[in-house]
Amino acid sequence: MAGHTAGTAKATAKEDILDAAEALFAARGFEGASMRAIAEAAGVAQALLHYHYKTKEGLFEAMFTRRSGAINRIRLARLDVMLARGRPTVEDIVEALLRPTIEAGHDPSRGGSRFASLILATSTAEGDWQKGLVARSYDSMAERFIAALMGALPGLGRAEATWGYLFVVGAALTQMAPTGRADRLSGGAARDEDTDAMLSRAVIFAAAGLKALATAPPDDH
Amino acid sequence: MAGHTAGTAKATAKEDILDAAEALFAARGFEGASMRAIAEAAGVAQALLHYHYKTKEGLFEAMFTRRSGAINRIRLARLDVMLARGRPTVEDIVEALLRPTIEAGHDPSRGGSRFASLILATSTAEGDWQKGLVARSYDSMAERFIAALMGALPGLGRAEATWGYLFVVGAALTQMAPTGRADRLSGGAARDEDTDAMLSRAVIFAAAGLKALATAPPDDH
DNA sequence: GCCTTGACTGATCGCACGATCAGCGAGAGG
DNA sequence: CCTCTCGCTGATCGTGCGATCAGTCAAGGC
Repeated sequence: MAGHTAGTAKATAKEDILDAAEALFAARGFEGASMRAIAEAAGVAQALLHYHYKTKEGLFEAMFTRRSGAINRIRLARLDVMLARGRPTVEDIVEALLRPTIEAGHDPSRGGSRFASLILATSTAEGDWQKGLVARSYDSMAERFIAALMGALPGLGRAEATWGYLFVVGAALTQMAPTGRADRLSGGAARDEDTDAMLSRAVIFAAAGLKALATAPPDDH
Repeated sequence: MAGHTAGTAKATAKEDILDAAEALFAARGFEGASMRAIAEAAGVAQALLHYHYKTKEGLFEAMFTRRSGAINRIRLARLDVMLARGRPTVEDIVEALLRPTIEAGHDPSRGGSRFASLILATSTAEGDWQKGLVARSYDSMAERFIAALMGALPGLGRAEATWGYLFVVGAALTQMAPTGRADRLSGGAARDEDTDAMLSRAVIFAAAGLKALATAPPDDH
């Protein structure tokens, strides 16, 4: 194991690169963030990025899965605990889905709110490798939450549960992404808040929407 | 007026460029779409893009405001009609907000669903000119709809109305953006549908969420 | 018939990009 | 003391980028 200092959780250059990549990819997009700029932000030579991650796509993928993996593990652990205890409510399920993301969004050491922008940009990119990355990172987790929603709301069919899940995620990402629009549109009444305020508002909105989808499904034409 | 053929609404090269730019900016992002690729897709020389729109940013802005302006005019016209007739319901307001976008999303001649990806990408871009473009294009319309929501839901404060508006827009954009995730996650149960099915589902979800925000606001700490 | 106007083009500029490679230097193993 | 490993670097490659510019060509006014 590489020596260079002591043992526990020292920030290595490899992690510094991922941090810098996260900030720049989120701010400027995949093509807009250059390997040169990431290297400079991380304080290393550009060639080191290629040494550790081979290509720009490799760096992006490593940066992406680091966060998504950590958050999804927490999400699924929370869901499993609730399912083991009994039948969770919609509110419980939505909170298990959103709390880990929103908490991470308020913790600069875990990427802050930048990651929300990144997911939005990545999942809407053209059909190439970025969509595959989103699918690989999120689909299995999403399927479990969709199933849990159907279990909590008997009237909710598969299609409505899927759309509902995507609605909830979209609304939450919109809330988290640091666009500054809420502050501006509300004349300062909707400033950045603590985790609990954002979470409870998102849960209230999402749970009510999901219940409505379950009791009054749209005309299935 | 430039001659070259007859009078009414002939598709000129200038419009062809905007169409090609829209498709490529949505698919690959601002930096990912090159002027060369846009020119080739439009079937014109690259220099013509600079002749008509000066810079790449100029082209992007022209392409963006063409769609957003058209859609927002329809939105506000619908809202005005409803407000003149009496006090619209939340469902009415949400429908006035979402129907023009969703209808345009199903009409390839008006940009199809690509524009949804574009808004998501643009509004989450870093603090430069792209955010200003979103603000200039959407804020005044958004303020009027937020005010209308507060009028329809007496318990809804300014901050909650603003967040609620952003939730609704985020959920709708998530539904419209052609990511293919709904189809995949639902095992094919949530395929692309007609305008009315998508709209009624979004309205049901959004209206219920907004009502819940009005009656049970999050702890304001 | 000529000249102006304006949409449009091909060639080319300098620049920044992603990627590669030979080499450096400190620490571990013998 | 030698040597091998490996994280790391500076220099450099070829490519594709946005932008520019002199020129072409048809239509319209005089």
